[in-house]
Amino acid sequence: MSSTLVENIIQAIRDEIRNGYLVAGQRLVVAELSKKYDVSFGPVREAIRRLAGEGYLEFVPHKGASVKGFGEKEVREYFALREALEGYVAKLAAENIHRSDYREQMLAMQKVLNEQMLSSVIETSIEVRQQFHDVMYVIAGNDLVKEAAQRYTFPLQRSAFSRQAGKERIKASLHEHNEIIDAILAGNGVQAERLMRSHLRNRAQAYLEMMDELQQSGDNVA
Amino acid sequence: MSSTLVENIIQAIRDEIRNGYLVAGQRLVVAELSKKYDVSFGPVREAIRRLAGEGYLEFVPHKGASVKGFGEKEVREYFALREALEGYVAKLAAENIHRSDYREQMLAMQKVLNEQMLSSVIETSIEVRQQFHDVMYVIAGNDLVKEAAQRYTFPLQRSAFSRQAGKERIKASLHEHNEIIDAILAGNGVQAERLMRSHLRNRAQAYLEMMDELQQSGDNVA
DNA sequence: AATGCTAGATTATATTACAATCTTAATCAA
DNA sequence: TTGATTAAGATTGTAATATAATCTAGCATT
Repeated sequence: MSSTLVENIIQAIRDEIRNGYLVAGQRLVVAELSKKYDVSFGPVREAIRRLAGEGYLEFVPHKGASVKGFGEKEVREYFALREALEGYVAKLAAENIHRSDYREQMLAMQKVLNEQMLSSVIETSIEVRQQFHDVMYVIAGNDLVKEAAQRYTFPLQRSAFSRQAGKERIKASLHEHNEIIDAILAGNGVQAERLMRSHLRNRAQAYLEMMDELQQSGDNVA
Repeated sequence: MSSTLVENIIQAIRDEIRNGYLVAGQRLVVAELSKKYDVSFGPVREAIRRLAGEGYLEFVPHKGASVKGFGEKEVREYFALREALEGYVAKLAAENIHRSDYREQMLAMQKVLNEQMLSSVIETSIEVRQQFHDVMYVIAGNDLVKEAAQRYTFPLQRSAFSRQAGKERIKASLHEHNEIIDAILAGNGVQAERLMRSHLRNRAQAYLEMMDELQQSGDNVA
């Protein structure tokens, strides 16, 4: 519990979006949210403005707010942006790997990745990948880049797609992760960046293929 | 004029921040803004929430909003992030330079840059640099990267510092711009990215030096 | 002198009631 | 079928009011 209603509502809506309970394109009606959270309009309107500012919601004057949706174009752009950000993070991580106990952290992370990523529980697989990225952010040592990377990563992790990856795709992804980690451990920033970018291009390809498959099977995901 | 009061107030405050009329650390009191813009509390609070979400304002529950300030650590991180983003944009631009009439646009931009950037009117110099980046974003053809780059660029353009650059620094900057443009025109993405990163590292250095100078001359910029 | 405390002023937070405006979709007429 | 009208739903904005958190100044204690 935060100290104000607005903060609570911001957190609640943000969580619902990140966890996929609010689908892309879904409209957020002030009156409904007001009833749902049992508060007056003011706090709800403020929360919506905040989340629109953060980029979670689309806001059109006189029409209202809706969860930002994205089609093929947006997915391509999200992955391209992640190439820029996470590629750079990998580079920074490689350059910092000799400091502190970063090498030990990364080795431990690699161990966990190889043990858990092929888990049959999809949530575990997603979770462990997230942990890997978090470790990288820490080693890179740039809070702002971390914030930016997270801001532009969420919409892809969520959504049905992330849970659809087949065994072979995850296996390929794991192999790519190991390559990246090796480059970071070797302190080879240029290679780490190249591999991370390549990895994300491959994942983008896989993601788009999954979109197509689901699209054709009649699912409507705005 | 936008279509709603809130949009107007958002724009007004954002402009005041970008133009340096609101200093870092300055508090934004709802009642005062309400009187200043002659509106009730609601729209003001919404505008503040929005700008906090965009990162222009710092917001602490029960205490209120203030213009986000940043010290050396933040400046380093902002420039590092821009290295990642704008370096990537430069790479994309180089890869796309042969499409459409991008080559002509870039050449025109280069002409304007060389004619105007050394203008004695500082605003012109800043403006023309902004235009260059905008052209790059267009050629790169990724709206999301553009959005991200702009989101994390504003706090540096604004502020007194940008207006303090000496003639030699601007001259150096111009030279770097020309190098980058040449690489883009040559379709050499790898080099364009390297040069852009190098450019931003140099600008970061200059910016930090300016901060020191102003700091010692007694100015307090939170 | 430094610290701690209290009272009052300021500011933020939130509700309620009301009115105006805009959008959208349904309805009705040409 | 098209186009105008209308009605409902939603957003936008004001104003008055009340409560809660925070800050500040002044006073007292150590």
